[in-house]
Amino acid sequence: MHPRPAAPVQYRDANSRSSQVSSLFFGSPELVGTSIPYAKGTEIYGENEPAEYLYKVLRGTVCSYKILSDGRRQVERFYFPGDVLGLEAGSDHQSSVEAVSDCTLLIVKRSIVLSVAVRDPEVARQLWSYTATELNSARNHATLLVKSAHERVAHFLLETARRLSANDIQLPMSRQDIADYLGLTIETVSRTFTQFRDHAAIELPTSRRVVIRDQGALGFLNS
Amino acid sequence: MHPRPAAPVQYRDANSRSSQVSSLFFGSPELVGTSIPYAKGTEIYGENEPAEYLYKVLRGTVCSYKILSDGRRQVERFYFPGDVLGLEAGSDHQSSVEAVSDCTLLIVKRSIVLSVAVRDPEVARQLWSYTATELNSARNHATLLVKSAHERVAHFLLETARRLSANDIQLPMSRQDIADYLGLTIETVSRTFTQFRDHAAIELPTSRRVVIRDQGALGFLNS
DNA sequence: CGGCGCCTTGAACCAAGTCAAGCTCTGTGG
DNA sequence: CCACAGAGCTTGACTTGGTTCAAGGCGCCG
Repeated sequence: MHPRPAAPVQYRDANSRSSQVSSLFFGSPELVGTSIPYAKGTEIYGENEPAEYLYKVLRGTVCSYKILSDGRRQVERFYFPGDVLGLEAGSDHQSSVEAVSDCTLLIVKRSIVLSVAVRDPEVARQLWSYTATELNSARNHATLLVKSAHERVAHFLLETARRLSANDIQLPMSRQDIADYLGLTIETVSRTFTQFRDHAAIELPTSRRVVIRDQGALGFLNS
Repeated sequence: MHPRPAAPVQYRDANSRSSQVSSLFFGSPELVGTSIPYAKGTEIYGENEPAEYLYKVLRGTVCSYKILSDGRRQVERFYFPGDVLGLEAGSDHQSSVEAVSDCTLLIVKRSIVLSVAVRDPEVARQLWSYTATELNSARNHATLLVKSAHERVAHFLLETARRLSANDIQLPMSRQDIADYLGLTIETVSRTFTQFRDHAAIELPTSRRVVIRDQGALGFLNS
């Protein structure tokens, strides 16, 4: 794990696997999954572990990350309900994934999806399509990391608001998670939030709740 | 194009399309390509243009990039001989691509590859596999962009040496290209090269030629 | 009420950017 | 063969945005 304060309660109750079932890939009723709850802070899988399952977020938020050689944590992506993760073309996971909040994931065996993909071109196309979505996301993320702190934080807020379809966001992640995602320190993230609030671009009713007041100002502050 | 000095000679001689032919995807002799030469500095395709072809580098170097809102250019990746590019899952290109040096590319119609993929699972798997390679590359690139200038330049040198399978590298790209790839300025790239030379980690016989002397020092200077 | 995460704020510092010369190749024309 | 011009690269001096280090505040839960 990362070099931070002690991890919170970690459990993964195998008995709580419900029999809830849902199709992960459209048009392929044979591909069903099992939904599993994870507590906030739980590691869902680790870098270099064999990629046994694909996951779909049903409830809550998870993030994928890598630990850098200097011990810092680089968050690659936050996954919200509806997002698919764990989709590696190689046999091992390239990143670690953990639950940012309490969440429920739908899992399906990777080996089954792969064998279905051999005879069903539509499933094969979706594997490709999900990977391409991740690729676009990774490239946009890289693009973010060369911009100023203001731009990074503004982009993060607008992007998160868009993905959660709300102007009034309840942030599931900590300042540290945001800082690790944006390649900044928590102090810089915090100061930038404060500046946006002081310029009336956002409201901060609590530290985890953000109301986007002036979308244009956030776009404009990107200077 | 990007806000830089005038572009050099740009041509794309349609008549020079040779009849040379080669299989792009193994095991699918129906997928053959045409090789086309591009002069240094030529744009091969632009962001948001329809993705009509897939490309494989036969000779020379190309790079993909995006132009940021502030006018800066962010280079996403350098492609060397053997690399495949232009592989978008959507119908439009997500980045621009230009010839870093004079080069020859093998092109094949995207629509043909896609239709073959529907009936040939192996071709479908390769589409996915190439995209996954790009994804890993993009994530590693993002990881680079949060490190120090020393680390970025050292990583660039080691990575380039590895990909070109040589400790004595003839750099096809300018300092500006490297700076845009690493999210630094040309001055910082230049100074860092000089520091590596002064610490005997590399030799710089000419500005475009780098000999890796002390691979460990480059890894270690990452501090 | 008290303790502990988490977040914010302040002050000092530093790595990388900016601005401004100057150098080094390379090609061209007198 | 040399002079010159221009592009690309290097170097120096100064500035600055973001980090670091160090307190202090807030809110939640026992």
